Amino acid sequence: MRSTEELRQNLAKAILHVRSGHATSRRALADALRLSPSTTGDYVDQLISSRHLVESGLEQGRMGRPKRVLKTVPEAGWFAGIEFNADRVQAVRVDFSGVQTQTITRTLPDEANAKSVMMEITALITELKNGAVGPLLAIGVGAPGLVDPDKGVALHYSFLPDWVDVAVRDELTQCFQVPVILENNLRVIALAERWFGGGRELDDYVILGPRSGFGIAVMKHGRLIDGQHHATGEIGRWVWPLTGAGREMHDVLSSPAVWRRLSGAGTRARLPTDLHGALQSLSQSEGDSWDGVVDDYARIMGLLHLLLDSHAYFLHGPLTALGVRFCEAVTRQAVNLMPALKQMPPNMVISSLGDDAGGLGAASHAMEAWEPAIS
Amino acid sequence: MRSTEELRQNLAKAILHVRSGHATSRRALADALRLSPSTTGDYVDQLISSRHLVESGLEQGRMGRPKRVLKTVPEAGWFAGIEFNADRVQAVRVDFSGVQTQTITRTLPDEANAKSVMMEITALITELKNGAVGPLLAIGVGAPGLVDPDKGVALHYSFLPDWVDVAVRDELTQCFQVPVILENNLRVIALAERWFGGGRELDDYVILGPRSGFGIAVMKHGRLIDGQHHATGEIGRWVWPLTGAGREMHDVLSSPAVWRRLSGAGTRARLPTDLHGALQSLSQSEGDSWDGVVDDYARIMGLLHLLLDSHAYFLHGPLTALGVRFCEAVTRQAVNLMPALKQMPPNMVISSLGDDAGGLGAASHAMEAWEPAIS
DNA sequence: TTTATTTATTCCAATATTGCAATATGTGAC
DNA sequence: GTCACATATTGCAATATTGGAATAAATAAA
Repeated sequence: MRSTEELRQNLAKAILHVRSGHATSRRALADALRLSPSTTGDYVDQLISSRHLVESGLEQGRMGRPKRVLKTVPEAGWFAGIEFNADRVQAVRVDFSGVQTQTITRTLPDEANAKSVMMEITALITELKNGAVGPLLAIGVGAPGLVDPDKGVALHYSFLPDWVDVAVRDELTQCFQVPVILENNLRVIALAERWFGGGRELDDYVILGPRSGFGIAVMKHGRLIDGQHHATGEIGRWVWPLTGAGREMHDVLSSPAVWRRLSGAGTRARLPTDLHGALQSLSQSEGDSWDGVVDDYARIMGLLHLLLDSHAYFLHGPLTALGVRFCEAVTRQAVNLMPALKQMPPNMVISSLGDDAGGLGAASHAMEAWEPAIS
Repeated sequence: MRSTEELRQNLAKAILHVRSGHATSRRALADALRLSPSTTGDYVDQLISSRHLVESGLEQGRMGRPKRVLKTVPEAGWFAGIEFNADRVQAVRVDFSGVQTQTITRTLPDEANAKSVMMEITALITELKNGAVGPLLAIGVGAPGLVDPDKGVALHYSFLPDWVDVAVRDELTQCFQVPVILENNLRVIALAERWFGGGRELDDYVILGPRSGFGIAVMKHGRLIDGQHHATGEIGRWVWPLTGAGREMHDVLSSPAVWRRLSGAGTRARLPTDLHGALQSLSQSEGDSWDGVVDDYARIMGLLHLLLDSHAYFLHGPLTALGVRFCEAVTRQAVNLMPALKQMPPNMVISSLGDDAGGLGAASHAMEAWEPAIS
């Protein structure tokens, strides 16, 4: 017998390919899994008899015998995706065929701490069970700050006082008896982009996350780039501008900072509750502050693109309110500043995922991590 | 039958593990290849009977039956590694057990062009055959400038006039009838670091290559980061400093530029032929120009480390002459400039590979690409 | 209509791989 | 020395996977 571990992995991969629509016939699956058609046919039969897949009719190609199209069974179960920050917790339910079937967002009180956040998370997962079809299969969590995915521990997050070394995975596994997978929230958004956004066919792109802070996530060869201290993409801690003893980029280019610069509000001004909306009304801005923000972002795009040479750079968070106009201005200015980019202008786009990106990403992560039981 | 392609890959991996010394018994190989001990034993027996491996005695662990230690047979063949730039061509021979057995370096005339470089390369490979034991197995080439590894075509290199779309792989395959593998020269150096340098056990590090230009190569998860235009790591084309309309980093931080800054020579001054030696005599410099260079490099290290969070940053090229003192100064200043680095100071080290890095890297690439014939 | 061609799937004998038990060869305790 | 234990390797029946031929089901051409 081939190792059962590998068998499970192959079955899981087959399901992922069918769910994504990338390979929906036995033959296409064989190519995608790099296995023989015979074996793949066998696998598919297993997955059909275990009610994970069904045949949903025929699809005629240009010629030859038509494919017997495979689909994932929505009723086979569902995945929970949790994402949170200091302000709110978001929970989404995604059914087995990869369709988002529910979303709950709950605002956190000002005095939230690690314990209350964890309680809110378990409460939301329990709520998701209402109206769900089939069993809960896996839970994905996107946590802010530093995260150790291997150990399933959230290490640190500045905006929640006692959020230090929280054993998220173990707590939730204990509670729900299903696999739990933990990652940094920006990094799960990268997965969301692949499953639900414009990154579907891509395996090489970057997520730009100017939110309370400023981080990025880098997808290369279909895999998230990782680092020694689980701190890749922490570019918010670059000093900016890169001369003298500047401030950290966080303080100049995060969403709140950009809103202050564009609106002319002082450092002590209270932030609008709806930052996205507030920025939208500023998206037609002109003048020095607009040009200044564009210039800063252009430099960052130039640095990133000459280093990473990625296919796409997805803008996430409140700044998406600035629209395509902003992306175009940034790209134009980047090429201006760094002539080498003329041959390869960066492809900066507004993410289409909106506010659910985090929860969807966490659910995506759960979908990618889950494996079927062996019969 | 399992696909013969996969069999070959496994045999090749087994040889790589034995050669690197990372797994030198049947059992350790089984773990490394994620195959059962039975299968692995079978593979090893095949490789022994095909004279690629031998048993070289026993090694007692803390307890239990001792390992039957495996070694690669040096006489089983050899690999050619070629690296070049506008000034010189370097060729090294590495025997089957991974030992460097010959090195030839030849200076190119000023009027060198694509054709003469290719002729020099074939001449050097032919020369390497003198005194070689066993057959030539594969050729690795590290070419400067833009390279398309998949097609085996060198796309562009500024310092050789007609070096455009040169079909290096096809030409050499035709000539020598062995597999030829082409890559950017800085990127093969990354492989050299793994095989011959300090990166042996690492799969996450960065090569800093301030030479005629300034590029870097990024190893993540044991694999070289790639990009859309084969232009990852082209940070020499960043504008520098990052304010106003600066020059490109090439012009400020390449080896010649640093020599000019430290020595006080003007832009029109003729470069010393031995840049490494010339820099060595400047390695005790102090004062503004030294601090300025250190400051610039510190900013780059800060940017890179907060983005990539790599285990190590290997300095290559003539600037290695500045010694550990330079690395320490840069690291110190980087932490100064970007306080976030205090928790995770970058590990910047001088590569121990010296001038042969390119050739060794190309040979490493050949070693990694070669697969044994199936019996 | 018939035949050739293309593509998808399935059947089956051949074989590669595994799991497990057996064997080999050492250390450490008593 | 003998026994318990630890680790490495091998033998073999059980089985997972493959390659290739056969079958299925469509289009295109004659």
